[in-house]
Amino acid sequence: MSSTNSAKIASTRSSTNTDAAPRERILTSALDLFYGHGIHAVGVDAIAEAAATNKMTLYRHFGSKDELVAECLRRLAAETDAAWEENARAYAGDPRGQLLGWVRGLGAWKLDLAERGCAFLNAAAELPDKSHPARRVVEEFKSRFRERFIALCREARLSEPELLADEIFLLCEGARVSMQSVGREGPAKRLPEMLQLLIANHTKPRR
Amino acid sequence: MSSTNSAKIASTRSSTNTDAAPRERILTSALDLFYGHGIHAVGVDAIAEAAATNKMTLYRHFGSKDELVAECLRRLAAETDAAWEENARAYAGDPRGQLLGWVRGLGAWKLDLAERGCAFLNAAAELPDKSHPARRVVEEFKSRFRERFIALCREARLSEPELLADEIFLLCEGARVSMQSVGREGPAKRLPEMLQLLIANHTKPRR
DNA sequence: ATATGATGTTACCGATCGGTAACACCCCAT
DNA sequence: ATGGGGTGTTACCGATCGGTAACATCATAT
Repeated sequence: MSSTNSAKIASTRSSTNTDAAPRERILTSALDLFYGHGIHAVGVDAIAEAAATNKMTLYRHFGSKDELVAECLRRLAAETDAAWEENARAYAGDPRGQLLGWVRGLGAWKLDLAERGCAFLNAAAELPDKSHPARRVVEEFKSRFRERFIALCREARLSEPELLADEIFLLCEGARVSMQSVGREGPAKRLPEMLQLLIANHTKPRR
Repeated sequence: MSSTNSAKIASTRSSTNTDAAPRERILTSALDLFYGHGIHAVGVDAIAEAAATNKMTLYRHFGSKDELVAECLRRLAAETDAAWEENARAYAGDPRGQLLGWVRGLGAWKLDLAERGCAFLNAAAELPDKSHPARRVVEEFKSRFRERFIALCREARLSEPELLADEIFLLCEGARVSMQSVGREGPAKRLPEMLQLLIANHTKPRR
């Protein structure tokens, strides 16, 4: 296949931080390579090389490639969760502010850098096996993501909070995946605008 | 990897229509298997077996696996385009009717059967190589999809037609991919409701 | 009947990939 | 100094997979 014969796999990151522990370097390198080239297209040797280490140390830290994939997604999920909590602290006690804060700063979160769409959904697309450890991570992360919107919409006393939250959720999901099909200049560009209008429309008691 | 060691690959379709020409059987079987198990996870041997034929005939009809993938997506795109055109005929001269008709009949189009999300986006996730023949198919199909919404929203004289069309587009995309992360009972269930409300809100001159 | 094209069968090749074994090394704590 | 744990190196195995060659078979049209 072309994906196999094609050009050498290269990392996006300029240089590998050789100060960090091997496990850390492996995680960041793997996350980077998996996202950029897909999971199946990246071999463990390529990951080890990108992490400036070798295959054995990789297998000592992560029992298998599957586990490495899952651990990568756990890491990414933790980072995103941390961003949520930071946003929650910034607008403590103000659910509507949290919602709008997310829209401003994170609704289009690194959307410019998301040329390859959503790492979680890409992983789910590549790993149809429901028993794969990474699937649980994806499902749990996305569920948390959705529940956060629902909770905020309720606390902000917006009308039809569940429906609104799910609209926001779907718009965000659609925006991320649309990067890969219709590109950066496509519909995703106006995502913040959409979300703000949507929230405004649910602010008045009657829609 | 687990995906390699896991259970044998099986087709969803109950039986292969042995009356159809081999090329046809290969296409439908491949489409089925690719969607259900992912492209990388399905070998050409498995496709040939599912199509009740052999690898050689497969390679005589399709030069490579990559070309087969592209042809599968072209077929799927053609089927969806045909559904669009049928919907357009059903509501000829009535753009708003077309829009609502799509929402009713197709906005949630086979969404119940889309447990594995969107075949086009899954393919894009698995084939990061921009030069892969399947990528063009995905991009062109999704662009057509989007443009259709834009054209209909304009013709229906809805307010802010481009923004509305992109909202509809993103909601549809999000709904499809959300099947794989938060499931059938998730936000996608209320997609028709969302779309109808959205269109209604863009019907009055001022939003 | 026979030629022709499409299809089926078998066997094989080369490459890649996930994973493991065995051993050498190096840093650091006691 | 002397362990010992984490790390690097090399070599290897078994399996899978995409793709091809050579030949047999079958249906159909003339």
